[in-house]
Amino acid sequence: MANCDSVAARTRARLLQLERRSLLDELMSKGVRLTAQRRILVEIIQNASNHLDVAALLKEAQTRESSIDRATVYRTIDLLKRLRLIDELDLMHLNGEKHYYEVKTRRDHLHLACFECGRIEEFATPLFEELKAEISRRSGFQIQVARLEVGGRCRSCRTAAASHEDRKEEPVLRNKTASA
Amino acid sequence: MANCDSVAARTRARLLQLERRSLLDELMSKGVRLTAQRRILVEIIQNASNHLDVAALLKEAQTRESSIDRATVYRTIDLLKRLRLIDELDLMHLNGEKHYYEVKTRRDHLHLACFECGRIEEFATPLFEELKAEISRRSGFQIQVARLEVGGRCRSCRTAAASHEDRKEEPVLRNKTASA
DNA sequence: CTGATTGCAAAGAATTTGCACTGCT
DNA sequence: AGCAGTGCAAATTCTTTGCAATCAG
Repeated sequence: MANCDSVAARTRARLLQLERRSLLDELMSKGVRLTAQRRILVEIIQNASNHLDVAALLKEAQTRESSIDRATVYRTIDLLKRLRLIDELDLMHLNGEKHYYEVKTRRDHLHLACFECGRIEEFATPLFEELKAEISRRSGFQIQVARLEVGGRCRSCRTAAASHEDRKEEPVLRNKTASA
Repeated sequence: MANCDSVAARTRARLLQLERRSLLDELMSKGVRLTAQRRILVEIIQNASNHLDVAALLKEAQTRESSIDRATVYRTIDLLKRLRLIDELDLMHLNGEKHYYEVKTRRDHLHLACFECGRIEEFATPLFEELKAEISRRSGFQIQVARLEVGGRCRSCRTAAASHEDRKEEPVLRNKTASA
């Protein structure tokens, strides 16, 4: 499974031309202390095929080193965030308030979260880079992190809904308990 | 202060040409039950000059109706979110993990959060709309919510830093406790 | 009237922290 | 050796929920 994940991750990266760099190399070049725990966590994040939340990251890490603690995961994530090596996402809160993490890529990309099927699509376009450039130019803001998350209905859910189009307007009025 | 807020809010909306609509009217037109609590909360959100978090919203609401509860605030926010009348932001977690809310505008705008001074700038550009159009066109995704948040250094912090440019590379290595 | 909405209190989820101990360099 | 990093357990912060009472339509 680690292998599959790794392959999937590379495929994903290639398709999007995302040009990730090695987290470990980055850490070393910045003089960060490389503990066993950090190596493990960083390796998992680097090779993950999905966006990882803390629970998933912790669980996977514990299969390799059972003593690893939640706190270490949070602290490592915090370190990587501050070094701007990973991005933090919430994927439109499709599954609660937790956060997800992924290796930062040279060209930012964005995430499309389908409210119906829950799938996450990634999307990259030069327009995003242009937009960031315009922001900097017009507002004088120096961009360090840019996060664009989109929620809606993916193509397949849309066509699926169109086929039996007896659907009325979405019934969003009920309380959360009812909508769950 | 309610007056000032209202004026500020209108000014902000005008500057960005954001064309907000009345939340109350929207709710009525959708047949939503209008309780006293909802009127109050909706009015506060509508006229707020800043982005409100739940605590601020609750506190303000309680000045008008002291019995209003946290739970009602969360439930009302949830309702407004599902009706897509408000947007949820986290403003790059500059102040913890809480969320902020604002009335949804016809043309989406984005938020620039300065990591140094903590100020939030709003920014609107046709490029954002173009970007969304391109996403829909190329991926077939039907966009219902789009949230772009940017973190970095605002113009004034940048020029302030430039003036006494003895600064080294940002010292991001230390632990959270140290960075706070 | 009657079901949707509320307040209350308690639970739950996500994240952070203090402290003694461990392990890089 | 010395201090950054870790594990543990408790604390904090933010959000949700079950239930009896209340209110809008």
